[in-house]
Amino acid sequence: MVEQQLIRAQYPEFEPDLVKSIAEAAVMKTFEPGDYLMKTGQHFRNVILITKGIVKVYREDDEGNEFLMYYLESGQACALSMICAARFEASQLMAKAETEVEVMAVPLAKMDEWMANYKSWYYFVLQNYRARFDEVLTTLDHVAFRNMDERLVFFLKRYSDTHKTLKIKQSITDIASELNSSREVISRLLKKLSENGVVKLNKDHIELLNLSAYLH
Amino acid sequence: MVEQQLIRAQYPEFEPDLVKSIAEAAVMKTFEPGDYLMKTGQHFRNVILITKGIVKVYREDDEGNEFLMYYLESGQACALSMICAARFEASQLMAKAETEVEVMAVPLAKMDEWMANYKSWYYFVLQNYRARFDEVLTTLDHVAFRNMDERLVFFLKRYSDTHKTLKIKQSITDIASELNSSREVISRLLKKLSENGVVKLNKDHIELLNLSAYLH
DNA sequence: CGTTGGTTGTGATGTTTATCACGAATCATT
DNA sequence: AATGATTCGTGATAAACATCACAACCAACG
Repeated sequence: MVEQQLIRAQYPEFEPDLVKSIAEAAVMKTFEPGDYLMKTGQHFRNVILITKGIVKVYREDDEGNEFLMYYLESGQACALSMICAARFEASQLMAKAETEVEVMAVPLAKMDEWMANYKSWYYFVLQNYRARFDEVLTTLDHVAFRNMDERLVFFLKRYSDTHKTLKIKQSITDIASELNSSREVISRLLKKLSENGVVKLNKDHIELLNLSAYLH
Repeated sequence: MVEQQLIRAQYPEFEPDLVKSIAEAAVMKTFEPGDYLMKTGQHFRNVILITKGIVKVYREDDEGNEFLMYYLESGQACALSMICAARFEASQLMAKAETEVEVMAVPLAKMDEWMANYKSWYYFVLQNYRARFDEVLTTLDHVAFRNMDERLVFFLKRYSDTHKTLKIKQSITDIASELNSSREVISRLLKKLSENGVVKLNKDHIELLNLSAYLH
């Protein structure tokens, strides 16, 4: 049982009856930074709607590198949870809380019911799905067509947009992992960016100064 | 107007009423090899259901390279056409007929109506979407984590499975383009594969001999 | 205070892939 | 048979990136 107020605030596009129905069916869950919302091979029993925080969705390779696919924020659903859920299939992705995260978990069965009965839910699901698809396509574009310097700038931009800050507080090692590169390479590229006045390197964070000039 | 027989043959999972409804609403279209079913930036007015042939879905870069995302065959829908259609958004992908292709085109409005009324359609759409998402993820995995030799073998396998043949009739130049590589590299890699007895190189096609050993 | 663990910078070197340059082979057209 | 267009193979070279090796730095902790 969830406060309707909360749902309306995060999901203003939902129609009143749907909000009521969600409020009745959903259960709140919270995650601490570093907690997993989902792991590769895991099956879903719920649709996950994020109400607070940032979730990192990524792919893990053999050596434990966390290749970033996209971030999720409040007002979004875990598209994979919707799709996998619908067909009882296992996920191929990992999702981890970046910050403290709050979600509403809705039993699978509701998903199908609402799709038939609430236009706003139907559009929400499709729109979310498409948005995620686009993000994966963008990621793919970068891996396929761009060099590491451009990908790094894009990563910084995406991080900044999602986390709503100009201070990147991830270690260079982590950034390298998310780009499936190596610490040394990212270190050198950041040095170049800082020489060009695009970023400022501090000991515990990276400050973004003038990214936009570097996005084509 | 389309023969119900045809729909049942290609889409056996659809319930009878849905088949009837599709038969009434759909219009058949045919495409010759090389024709475009959709281009980047284009908007949809129809949902596309493939009834014959093979469609190549790819991304194009600045220099005209056709980076392969996946193939579509009969019994499948253009997932993008469904998603984009639903939200009137533009596609970021290109789709081109590889062989002679026949499709049923259904007006957008039907998509929403059927989603609410036919479970089999609902599951078809979600299942299709998920399958496409998975394929993009697989493609992404390969670009991110694998070297060109593995990617080449994977390409050959996918081509072989989709086209249901062991004879690859694409030029090396084209294969290189689909992998976003260069002709010279693919030529050398194929030579290696042929030395290892994995493929046999003929003048107008490549014959697959023993691919499975090369897929991890 | 010294030790330990985590992070970072940087030079040297190796691997993978792209690019350039060139010649040979194939094929359709004239 | 001559022409040009396309494809293909291959050596030489260059670029991007990964990996290795090592030193410096800093925070935490006994």
